[in-house]
Amino acid sequence: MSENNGKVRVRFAPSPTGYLHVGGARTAIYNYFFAKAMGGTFYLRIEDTDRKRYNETALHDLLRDLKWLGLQWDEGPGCEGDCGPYFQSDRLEIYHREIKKLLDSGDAYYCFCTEERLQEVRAEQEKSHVPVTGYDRHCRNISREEAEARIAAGEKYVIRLKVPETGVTEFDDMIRGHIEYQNELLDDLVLIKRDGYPTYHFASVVDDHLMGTTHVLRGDEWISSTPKHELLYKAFGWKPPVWCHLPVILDKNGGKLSKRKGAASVGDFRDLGYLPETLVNYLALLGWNPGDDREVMTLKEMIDAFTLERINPKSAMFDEKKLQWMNGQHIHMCDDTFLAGIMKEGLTGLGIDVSAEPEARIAEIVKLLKPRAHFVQDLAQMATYFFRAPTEYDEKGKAKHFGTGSKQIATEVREGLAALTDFTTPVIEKMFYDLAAATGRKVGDMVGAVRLAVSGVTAGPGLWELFEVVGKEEVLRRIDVALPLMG
RNA sequence: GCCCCUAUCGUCUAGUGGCCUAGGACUCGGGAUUCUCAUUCCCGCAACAGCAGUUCGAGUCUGCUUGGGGGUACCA
Repeated sequence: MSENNGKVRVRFAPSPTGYLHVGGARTAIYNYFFAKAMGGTFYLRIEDTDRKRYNETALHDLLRDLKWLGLQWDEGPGCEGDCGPYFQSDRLEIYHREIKKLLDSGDAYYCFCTEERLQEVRAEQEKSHVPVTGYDRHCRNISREEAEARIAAGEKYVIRLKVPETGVTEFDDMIRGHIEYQNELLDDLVLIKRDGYPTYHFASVVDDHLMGTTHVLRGDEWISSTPKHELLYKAFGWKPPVWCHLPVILDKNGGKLSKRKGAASVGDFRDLGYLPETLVNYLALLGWNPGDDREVMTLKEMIDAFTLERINPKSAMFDEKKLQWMNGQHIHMCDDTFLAGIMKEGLTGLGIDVSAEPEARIAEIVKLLKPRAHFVQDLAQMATYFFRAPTEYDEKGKAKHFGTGSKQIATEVREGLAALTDFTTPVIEKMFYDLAAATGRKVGDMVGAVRLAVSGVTAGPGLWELFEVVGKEEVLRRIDVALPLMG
């Protein structure tokens, strides 16, 4: 752990309880962008102080998804290079050391109230409709000596913060401005739980300070906890970080994003065929903009343009249509060799061995398919007929293109193609136009049947290019196979 | 209930008192290119939540109302 040396230091601090949803991902993205834009440090801290909800798989997936997005953190405990994150569960002694300071200064106290008593108090408050709810500070005035005696006698306890009963706690939020809370509305929050673990509030404040965090960019749901955190900083005599509460991301109906209603996690979108570049780009734009009309941007462009001031305070709805469009844009921007790799991998998955294929041919196919792909797996799916003759033909296509007269046309085309010695795009094209002129047909009427015969589908790249890549012998062979099906 | 946040086209947004008859993008509709499907390119539909106020002038400032979201845990 390095101390803050005046440079920006930010963190992403998830708890390993579930999948990394897009809202969390965006929080990580903004932290990462800000660190990079400011030449600062981005670190990862796992908030695993709730032992009941801890989930090993969630942790594993979280790290995997963060790396997939390209949000590599800069450092970790005791490592060089590929670091692990910080874990709060490794830092229990630190929290106990720090809580002692608060106990000694009188800013925190032992509380022996049972869950049952707390519930009764709460029920009583609800019944009497008092405006102020929360812990009734029952144990607040137990002396240190008495408390220690009771602990020595084996009584269970928690440690609470002694919140001022009057006055206001105020703070400034980078994107929301000045915010004030009446202290009387805050209750004496628990700092150390019965099981000895710190609560989120305590651990995050201690860690953010000790780890030199300069800016806290976190979800909106923390805003009402911030006065408590401010109070904690004040009790310690520490300087609070710059607060920056990010708006939430809602689903397309304005509700909460959830797996039940569709894709919600980073992993979901990866499986759907989205590029990490797309997701980062789209999520970044959901609540931030570069200040000009650019939308499809590279990581570097976004980092260069990133400022906290341009983050919106309003929560945004997730629009998968736009995500889809953006994925197409990013696929267009992708390097062909990179896409070739993805395509080959996909093809292998479909049971097609392409290891012996010449790179030039693969490259040609990528070039033809690239503008037609919206998802990464589209490439392999659309490429199958370049390697394997169709085993069946599109049903609607058959009705449309294999009808009466199609056999005659396909036969003429086949003869024209067979006569070609140079089987390349311009030559094939010329053949079609010459044949059209000679027979009085329209070129448009001559392509349907042979396209379906050769590819099995009705949509795809230009027919001349497609034929060239499939190759003369194979094109003729496939037409021969399909001829008996035509009318 | 109480507290806090929030409010421009269907969606993401630009807009920081006059440049706004409100701009861009996605979606949708139409068209061009074309051998299909895409891509690309044109054109079009579509918004300042409401009401008071401040001001010569308000999408921009203030208040209220309404809508949306969050918090009110020994969960984060």
